[in-house]
Amino acid sequence: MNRTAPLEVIAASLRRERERVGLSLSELAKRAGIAKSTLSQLESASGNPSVETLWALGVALDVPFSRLVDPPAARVQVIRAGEGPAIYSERAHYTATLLASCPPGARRDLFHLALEPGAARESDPHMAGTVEHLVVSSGRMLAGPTDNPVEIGVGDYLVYPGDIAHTCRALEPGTTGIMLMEHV
Amino acid sequence: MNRTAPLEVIAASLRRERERVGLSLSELAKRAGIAKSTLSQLESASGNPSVETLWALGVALDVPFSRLVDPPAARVQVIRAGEGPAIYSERAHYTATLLASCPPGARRDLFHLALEPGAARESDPHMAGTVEHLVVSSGRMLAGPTDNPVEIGVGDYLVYPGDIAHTCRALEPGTTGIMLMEHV
DNA sequence: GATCCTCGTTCGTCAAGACGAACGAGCGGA
DNA sequence: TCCGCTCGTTCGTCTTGACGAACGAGGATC
Repeated sequence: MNRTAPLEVIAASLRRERERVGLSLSELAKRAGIAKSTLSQLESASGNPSVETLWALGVALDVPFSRLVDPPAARVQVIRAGEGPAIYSERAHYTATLLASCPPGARRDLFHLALEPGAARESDPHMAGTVEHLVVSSGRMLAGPTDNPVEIGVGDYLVYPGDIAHTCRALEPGTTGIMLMEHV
Repeated sequence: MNRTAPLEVIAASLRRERERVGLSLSELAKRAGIAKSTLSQLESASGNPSVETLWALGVALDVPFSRLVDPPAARVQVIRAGEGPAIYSERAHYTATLLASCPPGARRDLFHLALEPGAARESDPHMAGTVEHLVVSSGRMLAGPTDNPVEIGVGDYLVYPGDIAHTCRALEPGTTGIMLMEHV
Protein backbone atom coordinates (compact mmCIF):
# COMPACT_ATOMS: atom_id res chain seq x y z
CA MET A 1 0.00 0.00 0.00
CA ASN A 2 1.15 3.44 -0.80
CA ARG A 3 2.45 5.23 2.23
CA THR A 4 2.19 8.82 1.12
CA ALA A 5 -0.86 10.88 1.79
CA PRO A 6 -2.91 10.75 -1.39
CA LEU A 7 -4.04 14.33 -1.47
CA GLU A 8 -2.03 15.33 -4.51
CA VAL A 9 -2.92 12.06 -6.17
CA ILE A 10 -6.59 12.67 -5.56
CA ALA A 11 -6.28 16.20 -6.83
CA ALA A 12 -4.66 15.03 -10.05
CA SER A 13 -7.12 12.19 -10.46
CA LEU A 14 -10.09 14.42 -10.02
CA ARG A 15 -8.90 16.89 -12.59
CA ARG A 16 -7.89 14.17 -15.02
CA GLU A 17 -11.16 12.29 -14.75
CA ARG A 18 -13.23 15.42 -14.90
CA GLU A 19 -11.51 16.63 -18.04
CA ARG A 20 -11.73 13.21 -19.56
CA VAL A 21 -15.49 13.19 -19.13
CA GLY A 22 -15.57 16.75 -20.41
CA LEU A 23 -17.33 18.29 -17.48
CA SER A 24 -16.70 21.75 -16.15
CA LEU A 25 -15.81 22.16 -12.55
CA SER A 26 -19.10 23.87 -11.88
CA GLU A 27 -21.14 21.17 -13.51
CA LEU A 28 -19.39 18.31 -11.83
CA ALA A 29 -19.91 19.99 -8.50
CA LYS A 30 -23.58 20.33 -9.27
CA ARG A 31 -23.90 16.69 -10.31
CA ALA A 32 -22.05 15.45 -7.29
CA GLY A 33 -24.09 17.67 -5.04
CA ILE A 34 -21.15 19.49 -3.56
CA ALA A 35 -20.11 23.12 -3.65
CA LYS A 36 -17.89 24.01 -6.54
CA SER A 37 -15.65 25.88 -4.17
CA THR A 38 -15.02 22.59 -2.42
CA LEU A 39 -14.19 20.89 -5.66
CA SER A 40 -11.92 23.74 -6.65
CA GLN A 41 -9.95 23.36 -3.48
CA LEU A 42 -9.73 19.63 -3.88
CA GLU A 43 -8.34 19.91 -7.38
CA SER A 44 -5.72 22.30 -6.14
CA ALA A 45 -4.74 19.78 -3.49
CA SER A 46 -5.59 22.19 -0.72
CA GLY A 47 -8.08 20.03 1.06
CA ASN A 48 -8.65 16.78 2.81
CA PRO A 49 -11.99 15.55 1.56
CA SER A 50 -14.29 13.43 3.59
CA VAL A 51 -15.15 10.00 2.32
CA GLU A 52 -18.68 11.04 1.48
CA THR A 53 -17.49 13.94 -0.59
CA LEU A 54 -15.02 11.86 -2.53
CA TRP A 55 -17.58 9.14 -2.93
CA ALA A 56 -20.08 11.54 -4.39
CA LEU A 57 -17.48 12.66 -6.88
CA GLY A 58 -16.69 9.10 -7.79
CA VAL A 59 -20.35 8.39 -8.44
CA ALA A 60 -20.79 11.57 -10.46
CA LEU A 61 -17.76 10.71 -12.56
CA ASP A 62 -18.81 7.06 -12.78
CA VAL A 63 -15.37 6.09 -11.66
CA PRO A 64 -14.48 3.44 -9.10
CA PHE A 65 -13.48 4.84 -5.80
CA SER A 66 -10.05 3.32 -5.92
CA ARG A 67 -9.30 4.94 -9.25
CA LEU A 68 -9.30 8.30 -7.53
CA VAL A 69 -6.58 7.33 -5.10
CA ASP A 70 -4.54 4.96 -7.27
CA PRO A 71 -3.66 6.48 -10.63
CA PRO A 72 -3.90 4.30 -13.73
CA ALA A 73 -1.48 3.39 -16.47
CA ALA A 74 -2.52 2.49 -19.97
CA ARG A 75 -0.28 0.37 -22.08
CA VAL A 76 -0.03 -2.43 -24.58
CA GLN A 77 2.41 -5.17 -23.75
CA VAL A 78 3.06 -8.69 -24.97
CA ILE A 79 4.89 -11.38 -23.09
CA ARG A 80 5.69 -14.36 -25.27
CA ALA A 81 5.32 -17.84 -23.86
CA GLY A 82 8.26 -18.63 -21.65
CA GLU A 83 9.82 -15.21 -21.73
CA GLY A 84 8.10 -13.72 -18.73
CA PRO A 85 10.08 -10.92 -17.13
CA ALA A 86 9.97 -12.32 -13.65
CA ILE A 87 10.28 -16.07 -13.62
CA TYR A 88 9.41 -17.33 -10.20
CA SER A 89 10.25 -20.99 -10.03
CA GLU A 90 10.16 -22.59 -6.64
CA ARG A 91 11.08 -26.20 -6.95
CA ALA A 92 11.36 -28.63 -9.79
CA HIS A 93 8.12 -29.32 -11.58
CA TYR A 94 6.75 -25.90 -10.86
CA THR A 95 7.17 -22.69 -12.79
CA ALA A 96 5.15 -19.54 -12.31
CA THR A 97 5.62 -16.65 -14.68
CA LEU A 98 4.48 -13.30 -13.50
CA LEU A 99 2.50 -11.79 -16.35
CA ALA A 100 1.07 -8.70 -14.79
CA SER A 101 1.73 -7.35 -11.37
CA CYS A 102 -0.53 -4.58 -10.32
CA PRO A 103 1.31 -1.36 -11.10
CA PRO A 104 0.27 1.05 -8.39
CA GLY A 105 -1.46 -0.57 -5.47
CA ALA A 106 -0.77 -4.28 -5.99
CA ARG A 107 -4.27 -5.56 -5.95
CA ARG A 108 -3.83 -8.57 -8.18
CA ASP A 109 -1.15 -10.58 -9.90
CA LEU A 110 -1.53 -12.69 -13.01
CA PHE A 111 0.63 -15.78 -13.39
CA HIS A 112 1.17 -18.39 -16.03
CA LEU A 113 1.70 -21.80 -14.47
CA ALA A 114 3.55 -24.78 -15.85
CA LEU A 115 3.55 -27.89 -13.70
CA GLU A 116 4.73 -31.46 -13.97
CA PRO A 117 3.43 -34.30 -11.86
CA GLY A 118 5.29 -34.80 -8.64
CA ALA A 119 5.50 -32.96 -5.39
CA ALA A 120 2.53 -30.78 -4.74
CA ARG A 121 3.08 -27.11 -4.25
CA GLU A 122 1.82 -26.37 -0.78
CA SER A 123 1.32 -22.72 -0.09
CA ASP A 124 1.13 -21.17 3.28
CA PRO A 125 -1.70 -18.68 3.67
CA HIS A 126 -1.10 -15.42 1.89
CA MET A 127 -2.18 -12.04 3.11
CA ALA A 128 -5.69 -12.01 4.48
CA GLY A 129 -8.24 -11.28 1.84
CA THR A 130 -6.32 -12.95 -0.94
CA VAL A 131 -8.34 -14.93 -3.45
CA GLU A 132 -6.89 -17.20 -6.10
CA HIS A 133 -8.50 -17.93 -9.44
CA LEU A 134 -7.27 -20.84 -11.51
CA VAL A 135 -8.04 -21.77 -15.11
CA VAL A 136 -6.51 -24.87 -16.66
CA SER A 137 -5.09 -24.49 -20.16
CA SER A 138 -3.81 -28.03 -20.61
CA GLY A 139 -3.58 -31.20 -18.56
CA ARG A 140 -5.24 -31.76 -15.21
CA MET A 141 -4.47 -30.51 -11.77
CA LEU A 142 -5.53 -30.94 -8.20
CA ALA A 143 -5.84 -27.62 -6.49
CA GLY A 144 -7.66 -25.61 -3.89
CA PRO A 145 -7.71 -25.62 -0.10
CA THR A 146 -5.30 -28.21 1.24
CA ASP A 147 -8.00 -29.93 3.23
CA ASN A 148 -10.42 -30.00 0.32
CA PRO A 149 -8.70 -29.88 -3.07
CA VAL A 150 -10.59 -30.15 -6.33
CA GLU A 151 -9.57 -31.92 -9.51
CA ILE A 152 -9.89 -29.68 -12.54
CA GLY A 153 -9.21 -30.19 -16.23
CA VAL A 154 -8.87 -28.16 -19.39
CA GLY A 155 -11.09 -25.13 -19.34
CA ASP A 156 -12.17 -25.63 -15.78
CA TYR A 157 -12.18 -22.72 -13.43
CA LEU A 158 -11.60 -22.74 -9.69
CA VAL A 159 -11.72 -20.03 -7.06
CA TYR A 160 -10.58 -20.45 -3.51
CA PRO A 161 -9.37 -18.29 -0.64
CA GLY A 162 -5.67 -17.65 -0.70
CA ASP A 163 -5.45 -16.77 2.95
CA ILE A 164 -5.77 -20.36 4.06
CA ALA A 165 -3.39 -23.22 3.34
CA HIS A 166 -3.80 -24.35 -0.25
CA THR A 167 -2.19 -26.64 -2.75
CA CYS A 168 -1.63 -27.10 -6.46
CA ARG A 169 -0.25 -30.18 -8.20
CA ALA A 170 -0.23 -31.52 -11.73
CA LEU A 171 -1.93 -34.80 -12.49
CA GLU A 172 -0.63 -35.05 -16.04
CA PRO A 173 2.61 -34.07 -17.73
CA GLY A 174 2.59 -30.70 -19.43
CA THR A 175 -0.09 -29.21 -17.25
CA THR A 176 -0.42 -25.46 -17.66
CA GLY A 177 -2.82 -22.79 -16.59
CA ILE A 178 -3.20 -19.25 -15.49
CA MET A 179 -3.68 -18.03 -12.01
CA LEU A 180 -5.13 -14.76 -10.92
CA MET A 181 -4.09 -13.89 -7.41
CA GLU A 182 -6.27 -11.18 -6.10
CA HIS A 183 -5.95 -9.08 -2.98
CA VAL A 184 -9.48 -8.05 -2.25
CA MET B 1 -19.85 1.37 -8.48
CA ASN B 2 -21.76 1.14 -5.29
CA ARG B 3 -24.17 4.00 -4.88
CA THR B 4 -24.78 3.95 -1.18
CA ALA B 5 -22.71 5.98 1.19
CA PRO B 6 -20.10 3.60 2.52
CA LEU B 7 -20.08 4.77 6.09
CA GLU B 8 -21.52 1.59 7.55
CA VAL B 9 -19.32 -0.46 5.28
CA ILE B 10 -16.26 1.40 6.47
CA ALA B 11 -17.32 1.00 10.05
CA ALA B 12 -17.71 -2.73 9.65
CA SER B 13 -14.47 -3.06 7.70
CA LEU B 14 -12.50 -1.17 10.28
CA ARG B 15 -13.77 -3.29 13.11
CA ARG B 16 -13.32 -6.50 11.18
CA GLU B 17 -9.78 -5.71 10.08
CA ARG B 18 -8.77 -4.44 13.47
CA GLU B 19 -9.99 -7.56 15.21
CA ARG B 20 -8.37 -9.72 12.58
CA VAL B 21 -5.01 -8.13 13.27
CA GLY B 22 -5.70 -8.40 16.96
CA LEU B 23 -5.25 -4.79 17.84
CA SER B 24 -7.17 -2.92 20.46
CA LEU B 25 -8.98 0.20 19.50
CA SER B 26 -6.61 2.27 21.59
CA GLU B 27 -3.53 0.77 20.06
CA LEU B 28 -4.67 1.04 16.50
CA ALA B 29 -5.49 4.68 17.09
CA LYS B 30 -2.01 5.22 18.47
CA ARG B 31 -0.38 3.47 15.54
CA ALA B 32 -2.41 5.36 13.00
CA GLY B 33 -1.75 8.62 14.77
CA ILE B 34 -5.38 9.49 15.32
CA ALA B 35 -7.43 9.96 18.44
CA LYS B 36 -9.05 6.83 19.69
CA SER B 37 -12.24 8.76 20.17
CA THR B 38 -12.23 9.35 16.44
CA LEU B 39 -11.73 5.70 15.75
CA SER B 40 -14.43 4.77 18.18
CA GLN B 41 -16.89 6.98 16.37
CA LEU B 42 -15.85 5.61 13.01
CA GLU B 43 -16.40 2.04 14.10
CA SER B 44 -19.85 2.95 15.31
CA ALA B 45 -20.62 4.43 11.91
CA SER B 46 -21.23 7.84 13.43
CA GLY B 47 -18.69 9.72 11.41
CA ASN B 48 -17.58 10.71 7.97
CA PRO B 49 -13.83 10.31 8.01
CA SER B 50 -11.52 12.38 5.93
CA VAL B 51 -9.36 10.65 3.39
CA GLU B 52 -6.24 11.24 5.41
CA THR B 53 -7.76 9.67 8.48
CA LEU B 54 -8.93 6.62 6.61
CA TRP B 55 -5.64 6.39 4.81
CA ALA B 56 -3.72 6.42 8.06
CA LEU B 57 -5.89 3.60 9.30
CA GLY B 58 -5.33 1.64 6.13
CA VAL B 59 -1.59 2.01 6.49
CA ALA B 60 -1.67 1.08 10.15
CA LEU B 61 -3.72 -2.01 9.37
CA ASP B 62 -1.63 -2.79 6.32
CA VAL B 63 -4.78 -3.09 4.29
CA PRO B 64 -5.42 -1.74 0.80
CA PHE B 65 -7.52 1.34 0.82
CA SER B 66 -10.23 -0.22 -1.29
CA ARG B 67 -10.62 -3.09 1.15
CA LEU B 68 -12.00 -0.65 3.66
CA VAL B 69 -14.77 0.52 1.39
CA ASP B 70 -15.51 -2.68 -0.55
CA PRO B 71 -16.03 -5.68 1.72
CA PRO B 72 -14.58 -9.05 0.67
CA ALA B 73 -16.13 -12.45 0.13
CA ALA B 74 -14.28 -15.70 0.52
CA ARG B 75 -15.47 -18.81 -1.24
CA VAL B 76 -14.49 -21.89 -3.19
CA GLN B 77 -16.22 -22.45 -6.49
CA VAL B 78 -15.61 -24.59 -9.54
CA ILE B 79 -16.97 -23.98 -12.99
CA ARG B 80 -16.45 -26.93 -15.29
CA ALA B 81 -15.42 -26.35 -18.88
CA GLY B 82 -18.43 -25.27 -20.89
CA GLU B 83 -20.82 -24.98 -17.99
CA GLY B 84 -20.26 -21.37 -17.17
CA PRO B 85 -23.19 -19.75 -15.42
CA ALA B 86 -23.44 -16.80 -17.76
CA ILE B 87 -22.68 -17.73 -21.32
CA TYR B 88 -22.26 -14.58 -23.28
CA SER B 89 -22.02 -15.50 -26.92
CA GLU B 90 -22.25 -12.74 -29.40
CA ARG B 91 -22.01 -14.13 -32.87
CA ALA B 92 -21.00 -17.44 -34.34
CA HIS B 93 -17.39 -18.36 -33.77
CA TYR B 94 -17.20 -16.49 -30.53
CA THR B 95 -18.08 -17.65 -27.05
CA ALA B 96 -17.17 -15.89 -23.85
CA THR B 97 -17.92 -17.53 -20.55
CA LEU B 98 -18.05 -15.36 -17.53
CA LEU B 99 -16.04 -17.12 -14.88
CA ALA B 100 -15.91 -14.54 -12.15
CA SER B 101 -17.63 -11.24 -12.06
CA CYS B 102 -16.46 -9.00 -9.30
CA PRO B 103 -18.86 -9.50 -6.42
CA PRO B 104 -18.97 -6.16 -4.65
CA GLY B 105 -17.57 -3.30 -6.65
CA ALA B 106 -17.20 -4.83 -10.12
CA ARG B 107 -13.57 -4.06 -10.69
CA ARG B 108 -12.70 -6.95 -12.96
CA ASP B 109 -14.31 -9.77 -14.89
CA LEU B 110 -12.69 -13.04 -15.83
CA PHE B 111 -13.78 -14.73 -19.06
CA HIS B 112 -12.99 -17.95 -20.80
CA LEU B 113 -12.85 -17.42 -24.56
CA ALA B 114 -13.47 -19.94 -27.32
CA LEU B 115 -13.06 -18.66 -30.85
CA GLU B 116 -13.16 -20.09 -34.33
CA PRO B 117 -11.56 -18.43 -37.34
CA GLY B 118 -13.88 -16.05 -39.13
CA ALA B 119 -15.24 -12.64 -38.44
CA ALA B 120 -13.22 -10.70 -35.95
CA ARG B 121 -14.85 -9.55 -32.82
CA GLU B 122 -14.63 -5.79 -32.88
CA SER B 123 -15.31 -4.14 -29.58
CA ASP B 124 -16.28 -0.58 -29.11
CA PRO B 125 -14.40 1.14 -26.32
CA HIS B 126 -15.49 0.09 -22.88
CA MET B 127 -15.68 2.30 -19.87
CA ALA B 128 -12.70 4.56 -19.49
CA GLY B 129 -9.93 3.02 -17.51
CA THR B 130 -10.68 -0.50 -18.64
CA VAL B 131 -7.70 -2.75 -19.32
CA GLU B 132 -7.89 -6.16 -20.95
CA HIS B 133 -5.45 -8.99 -20.31
CA LEU B 134 -5.35 -11.94 -22.66
CA VAL B 135 -3.62 -15.29 -22.30
CA VAL B 136 -3.86 -17.91 -25.04
CA SER B 137 -4.55 -21.46 -23.96
CA SER B 138 -4.68 -23.07 -27.39
CA GLY B 139 -4.47 -21.96 -30.99
CA ARG B 140 -3.47 -18.52 -32.17
CA MET B 141 -5.26 -15.24 -32.18
CA LEU B 142 -4.89 -11.72 -33.42
CA ALA B 143 -5.89 -9.24 -30.77
CA GLY B 144 -5.28 -5.85 -29.29
CA PRO B 145 -6.03 -2.30 -30.39
CA THR B 146 -7.86 -2.33 -33.72
CA ASP B 147 -5.25 -0.13 -35.32
CA ASN B 148 -2.38 -2.19 -34.01
CA PRO B 149 -3.31 -5.79 -33.29
CA VAL B 150 -0.78 -8.37 -32.18
CA GLU B 151 -0.57 -12.04 -33.09
CA ILE B 152 -0.25 -14.25 -30.05
CA GLY B 153 0.03 -17.99 -29.58
CA VAL B 154 -0.18 -20.55 -26.82
CA GLY B 155 1.07 -19.19 -23.54
CA ASP B 156 1.45 -15.66 -24.83
CA TYR B 157 0.16 -12.81 -22.80
CA LEU B 158 -1.15 -9.48 -24.05
CA VAL B 159 -2.36 -6.35 -22.28
CA TYR B 160 -4.06 -3.47 -23.97
CA PRO B 161 -6.38 -0.63 -23.06
CA GLY B 162 -10.02 -1.58 -23.21
CA ASP B 163 -11.25 1.97 -23.51
CA ILE B 164 -10.19 2.26 -27.12
CA ALA B 165 -11.47 0.24 -30.07
CA HIS B 166 -10.01 -3.24 -29.96
CA THR B 167 -10.36 -6.55 -31.72
CA CYS B 168 -9.97 -10.26 -31.16
CA ARG B 169 -10.03 -13.01 -33.81
CA ALA B 170 -8.95 -16.61 -34.02
CA LEU B 171 -6.29 -17.63 -36.51
CA GLU B 172 -6.68 -21.36 -35.95
CA PRO B 173 -9.62 -23.61 -35.21
CA GLY B 174 -10.17 -24.39 -31.57
CA THR B 175 -8.55 -21.26 -30.27
CA THR B 176 -9.17 -20.67 -26.59
CA GLY B 177 -7.88 -18.38 -23.92
CA ILE B 178 -8.75 -16.43 -20.86
CA MET B 179 -9.40 -12.74 -20.66
CA LEU B 180 -9.18 -10.59 -17.60
CA MET B 181 -11.14 -7.40 -18.07
CA GLU B 182 -10.12 -4.93 -15.47
CA HIS B 183 -11.65 -1.63 -14.51
CA VAL B 184 -8.79 0.29 -13.03
C1' DG C 1 -18.47 48.28 -27.11
C1' DA C 2 -22.17 46.47 -24.10
C1' DT C 3 -24.56 42.69 -22.29
C1' DC C 4 -24.99 38.07 -20.81
C1' DC C 5 -23.32 33.77 -19.85
C1' DT C 6 -20.09 30.30 -17.82
C1' DC C 7 -15.67 29.51 -16.37
C1' DG C 8 -12.70 28.81 -11.94
C1' DT C 9 -11.09 31.11 -7.77
C1' DT C 10 -11.41 33.44 -3.20
C1' DC C 11 -13.69 34.96 1.07
C1' DG C 12 -16.50 34.62 5.32
C1' DT C 13 -19.67 31.72 7.80
C1' DC C 14 -21.25 27.52 9.79
C1' DA C 15 -21.50 22.78 10.65
C1' DA C 16 -18.80 18.76 11.52
C1' DG C 17 -14.58 16.07 12.15
C1' DA C 18 -10.52 15.38 15.08
C1' DC C 19 -8.69 15.92 19.35
C1' DG C 20 -7.53 15.34 24.48
C1' DA C 21 -9.53 14.56 28.93
C1' DA C 22 -12.41 12.23 31.77
C1' DC C 23 -15.41 8.43 32.62
C1' DG C 24 -17.16 3.61 33.95
C1' DA C 25 -16.23 -1.27 33.10
C1' DG C 26 -13.44 -5.29 33.28
C1' DC C 27 -9.38 -7.79 34.67
C1' DG C 28 -5.13 -9.38 37.22
C1' DG C 29 -2.03 -9.18 41.03
C1' DA C 30 -0.55 -7.75 45.64
C1' DT D 1 -10.43 -5.58 48.94
C1' DC D 2 -7.70 -2.36 46.88
C1' DC D 3 -4.78 -0.83 43.43
C1' DG D 4 -3.24 -0.32 38.80
C1' DC D 5 -3.79 -1.20 34.17
C1' DT D 6 -6.24 -1.21 29.66
C1' DC D 7 -10.40 -1.53 27.48
C1' DG D 8 -13.98 1.38 24.72
C1' DT D 9 -17.17 5.26 25.21
C1' DT D 10 -18.67 10.11 25.97
C1' DC D 11 -18.02 15.11 26.53
C1' DG D 12 -16.25 19.81 25.56
C1' DT D 13 -13.00 22.34 22.55
C1' DC D 14 -10.89 23.66 18.59
C1' DT D 15 -9.59 23.01 14.06
C1' DT D 16 -11.15 22.34 9.43
C1' DG D 17 -14.05 20.86 5.66
C1' DA D 18 -18.21 22.27 3.11
C1' DC D 19 -21.05 25.79 1.80
C1' DG D 20 -22.99 30.06 -0.63
C1' DA D 21 -21.86 34.58 -2.28
C1' DA D 22 -19.09 37.51 -4.62
C1' DC D 23 -15.33 38.25 -7.66
C1' DG D 24 -12.44 38.77 -12.10
C1' DA D 25 -11.55 36.54 -16.56
C1' DG D 26 -12.76 34.94 -21.00
C1' DG D 27 -16.26 34.15 -24.97
C1' DA D 28 -20.33 34.68 -27.64
C1' DT D 29 -24.06 37.45 -29.30
C1' DC D 30 -26.18 41.61 -30.64
